[in-house]
Amino acid sequence: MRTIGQMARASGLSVSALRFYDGAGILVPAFVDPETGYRWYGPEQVQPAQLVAGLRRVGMPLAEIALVLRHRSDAAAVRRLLDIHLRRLEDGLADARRELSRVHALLDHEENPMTFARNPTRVTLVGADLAAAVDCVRFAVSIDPELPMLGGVLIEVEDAVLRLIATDRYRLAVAEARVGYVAGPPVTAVAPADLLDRARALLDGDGEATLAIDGAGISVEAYGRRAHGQALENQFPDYRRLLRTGSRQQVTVNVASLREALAAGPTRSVVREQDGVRCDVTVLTVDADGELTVGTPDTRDAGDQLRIGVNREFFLEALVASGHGQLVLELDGPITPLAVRIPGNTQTFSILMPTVLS
Amino acid sequence: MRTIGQMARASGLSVSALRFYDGAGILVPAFVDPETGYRWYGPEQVQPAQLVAGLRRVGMPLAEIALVLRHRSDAAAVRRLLDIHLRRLEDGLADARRELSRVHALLDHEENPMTFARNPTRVTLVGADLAAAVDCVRFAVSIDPELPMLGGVLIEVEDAVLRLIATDRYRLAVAEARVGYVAGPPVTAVAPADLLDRARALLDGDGEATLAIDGAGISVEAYGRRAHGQALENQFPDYRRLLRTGSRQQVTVNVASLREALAAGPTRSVVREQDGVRCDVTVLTVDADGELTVGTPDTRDAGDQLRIGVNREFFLEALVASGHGQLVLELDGPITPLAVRIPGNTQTFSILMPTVLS
DNA sequence: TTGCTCCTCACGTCACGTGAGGTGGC
DNA sequence: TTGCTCCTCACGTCACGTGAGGTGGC
Repeated sequence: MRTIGQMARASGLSVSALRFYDGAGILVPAFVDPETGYRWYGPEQVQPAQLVAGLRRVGMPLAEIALVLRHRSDAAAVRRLLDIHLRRLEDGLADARRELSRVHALLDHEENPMTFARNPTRVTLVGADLAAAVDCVRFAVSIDPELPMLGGVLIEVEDAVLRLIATDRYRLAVAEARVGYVAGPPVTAVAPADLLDRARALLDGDGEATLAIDGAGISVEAYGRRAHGQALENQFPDYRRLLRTGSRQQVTVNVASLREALAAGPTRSVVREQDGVRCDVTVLTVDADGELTVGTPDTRDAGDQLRIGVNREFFLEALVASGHGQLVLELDGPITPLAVRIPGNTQTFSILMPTVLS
Repeated sequence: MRTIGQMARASGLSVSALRFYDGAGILVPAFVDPETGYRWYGPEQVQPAQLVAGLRRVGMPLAEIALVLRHRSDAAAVRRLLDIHLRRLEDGLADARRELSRVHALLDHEENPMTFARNPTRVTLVGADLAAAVDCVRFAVSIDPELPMLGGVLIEVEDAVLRLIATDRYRLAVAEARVGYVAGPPVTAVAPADLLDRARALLDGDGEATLAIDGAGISVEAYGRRAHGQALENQFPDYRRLLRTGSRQQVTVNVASLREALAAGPTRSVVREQDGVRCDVTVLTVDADGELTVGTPDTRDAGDQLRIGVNREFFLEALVASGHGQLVLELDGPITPLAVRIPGNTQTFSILMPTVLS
């Protein structure tokens, strides 16, 4: 048996951390002397302690470390948890690079506003690609007059990528378009819905389109015609934080048959908590085999089932925007966002906040 | 003028964050109504607020954000602060990959201790390279009997790199050796000083050496002879956290003349706080032009000067271990570790805790 | 006996978020 | 007048670190 100090030296954890982990139930000593309160650790506790030390060093939250310890015998489960955390770190670094280049642009702008205004960022791409991206996100634009900045689509230009993002707080859609050519620094701007619609009307045709952003103004030019407008001033919410969920349950579905099932299936009428609006909710059930059922199945046995409520109209709109053929749904829990993805296209998708079922 | 809510929407910061930044002096409103306490922000405060939002999203501490805001007009200074932070994030990810592969090894070990024990990690490299790496760190091994785990050298094997680390809490030395071939998973182990010395004695010659580590045992084989011993059981301290300092003041020096100056120069006798040991301290002075002087210079004008006290013996040992020719010293402040680097070799260096001058 | 190790409990840190309870302006 | 926005102040969160004040074991 080891004292707390010996354990600290063996594991690389501090004495105060070990005491804290005892209190938190993460690493409870094998024996605590009832007289003196001295903590005594067994030799088999050294490895778990080293494990905790290593995971804390890489910033894994204690709640997840507790999961790792609990499922230590299940190598696949542990590997999944570690991979999710590593992905989180990788995404964090990618986000940071993006943010920092944005900060550089902000400072450059401040330093030299004139030069900047005369040099908008200009993106050239196939008109149909831009049209497709718009169609993938347009449905998720908010019409709530109290949230004006959500009444637009966030446009992100970086390196050789154009990304459109829309959300109304109940759902979020992201689309990436391949671009031919980018001139100018990476920028972000929020295009109001009406500008987007005017731009979209230009894009039915064959050929190239050009998107230009200079901070205050956004313009789209295609086939000789041009739509122009002012960007919305307010900051778009930080959508990336919403996308940090490693998914366990993935279900592949056929869009046409799912749409049919949704239209025919039962719904519940639920009053939305946030704003009191009444909406029709479809209950999706995934059984232990990963089989998806629309509407509550007959069997009342809810043992291994996962049941998720979604706004039917919103779900249908997400399906329509995702095209035809096959789709992948990611369902992780009754309060985890449901993701609708096109197989093989990781950059264009939408997510939907589920409705909590009473 | 904008209210706090409008400012929040314009900047992407939350209302509570804005209130907190007011209290912390990071973003103080242009005007506060003395009657109502209402905060009013001017239009010129939107950009700084967006800047703060972006930097917080990437995890920059508020203290550094305050620096960025203060030196906003100095583009080079800002760029340096942002680069330091990005490097910190990149290093964090690299560390995390290392840690996680170590965690995987730990779990594999636990799952299958037999297979593991029969498959040590084996590194093959040029004997002289291993000898050089040992010579670069040997001086920094602790002889304090109260800190047994510092009486050894941390060996890290990963991918195609062998790294040796030694520290006695007053200084730290890191050396990397090129390796020819690695078999087995990445490992770390602490080799006691006597094993290291026995191994070093084998390495004077021409040819290949092999280092084998199996968790408990460490052996070095070279030119038909072999040194073997047990690894120290306790965890080596997390040395990487000490290395996260972006340096401003870099001074290139000639080793021979610096050694001469040190030997001849004045010292002060200082009693070390930590253990009460008396030692000779040399005062290094760097003036505004980056000129290094050993001992206190005549001019009493300490305006732009940086003065750092170092243990002379320790500094000499670090210089000897770094070879001949040119060296780069990194001096950042009277309480920031002083780094001794070989130009062009970023992976082998030592750092020295300065002595606080009264 | 000295000096180290251990104990509990309270409070501090960092960057906010979350109410409670109350006021101000359209 | 209603409903939103703003205010302060206190407390919570996360994962510990840091004393204060006191005990235990070689």
